[in-house]
Amino acid sequence: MSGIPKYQVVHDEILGRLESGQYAVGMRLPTEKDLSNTFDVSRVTVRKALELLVRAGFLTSRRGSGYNVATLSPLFSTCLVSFTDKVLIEGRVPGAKLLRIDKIAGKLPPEVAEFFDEQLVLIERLRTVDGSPRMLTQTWIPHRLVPGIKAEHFPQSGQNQSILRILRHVFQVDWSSACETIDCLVAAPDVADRLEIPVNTPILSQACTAFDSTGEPVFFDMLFRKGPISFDLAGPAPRQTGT
Amino acid sequence: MSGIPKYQVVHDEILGRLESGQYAVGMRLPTEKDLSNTFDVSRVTVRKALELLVRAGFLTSRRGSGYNVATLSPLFSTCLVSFTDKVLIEGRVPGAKLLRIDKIAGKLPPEVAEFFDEQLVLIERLRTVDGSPRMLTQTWIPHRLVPGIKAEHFPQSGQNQSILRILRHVFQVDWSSACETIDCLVAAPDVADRLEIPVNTPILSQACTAFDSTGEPVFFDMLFRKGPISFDLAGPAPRQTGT
DNA sequence: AGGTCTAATTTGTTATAACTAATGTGTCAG
DNA sequence: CTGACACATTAGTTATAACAAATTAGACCT
Repeated sequence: MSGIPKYQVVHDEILGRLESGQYAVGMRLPTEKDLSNTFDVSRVTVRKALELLVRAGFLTSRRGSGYNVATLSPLFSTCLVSFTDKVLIEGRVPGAKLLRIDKIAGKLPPEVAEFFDEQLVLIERLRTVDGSPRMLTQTWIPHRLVPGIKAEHFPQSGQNQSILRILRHVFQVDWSSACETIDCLVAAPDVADRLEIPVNTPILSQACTAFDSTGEPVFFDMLFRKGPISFDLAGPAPRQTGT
Repeated sequence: MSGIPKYQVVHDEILGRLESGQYAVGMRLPTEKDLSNTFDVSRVTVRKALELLVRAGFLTSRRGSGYNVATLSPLFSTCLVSFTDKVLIEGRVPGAKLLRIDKIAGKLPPEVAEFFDEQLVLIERLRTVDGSPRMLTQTWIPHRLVPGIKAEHFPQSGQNQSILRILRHVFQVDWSSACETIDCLVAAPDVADRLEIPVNTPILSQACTAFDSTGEPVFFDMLFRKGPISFDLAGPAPRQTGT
């Protein structure tokens, strides 16, 4: 009688198993029947939980076959999509070089100062594809949210370079909404240097501010990228016109 | 036995009533029970149809109260979001000046020629906010899909300027997936002239190719905009931590 | 061994039913 | 007329059941 619906409990439990690796990417999940036995709920309830995960992109389902783990970083939005995933999908090798990770105060860019008034940590990373620089990311986050954060938390290679996943799993930093701005500017000298492009080349920037469920800002992410942003879209409201 | 699920039929029927104005924005829908009687299906089926519409953003629902019509142009994606809607939300006045609408062949930009090899119509429009130019859009679409298209189909003002809605409602042009690329470039003379900005100013461009359910390209949309793109994001997979 | 058909498995759809919780409504007392 | 309370309405959750449709697995035959 806790007020939390059973399907939500099941959803969270399965999501936990996904993130813990118990259900790894590519694996086939237990059947609906098995899961409903395991959790001692009806098939309706299990289906509702699974449907949420399918809709969110974690799972895929095929009639007659079953559920498969699709990804741990579903593409839930344009920008916050995992750089690692996109590069891996293209069959190339993603990398992440940590440039700096410092506690800072004062002297903040105006976009950051607008949201935060406390001690922040700045994490600056250079994302690479097959070794060549592709994207410069700067993440500001209140120090109190990430106590003891250090370079070891950021792997330079491998499947788990997403800062969002690191923040979430290591520090339980979650966000429920975000505001993003994509703009176009000419590369400042320091940015151009790190991306290895000429100064004053036009590049894309993405600024993203994430908020928790109470509306408090959680982190600010600034991103400079060489080359375009590409992504796929699902269509509008599906309308089946009878075959 | 047509193979089309009942909930899909109900969904399409309700969507039709929404778009026809039978269920107007702000109105309260009939109750689930009423609808299940009307369509002679179970409440499960009606709920599934309604859930799709809620999820797509057309409707909202409140326990104990009912379903309400939220909007006819839900924000189903980042880029293809209605310019009109975004401007109206900010309390300003959107406009759309039709610059040209021509049948063309040959001499296509390479991005367009890559997808189409038939006679196309080019629709070029200048979107304005409070009268000042904000965005230049070029839409290429096969002529066979929009027979008899003419300037009268494009209102210069009002609530229904979205080319996507025009294509859909007037010509039944639907798409089920799309690929979008956002890039940064310096304004060419003709573009700069129309947007009333200096030549070689860095601006954002969006290229969008939409496909139907068979994978055939439906239209190509090119967009040059002054100023940044901003949008809000929903959070990642919701995880209720028991209160 | 390889291909084909059949049967079992598994998700998708739909109906019925009961209960919960939020909302709206109407009655009655003051 | 107003506020409080009880009742009806309505969406949300959950279980059970049956069948459809797609896939998989196994038996069988060549």
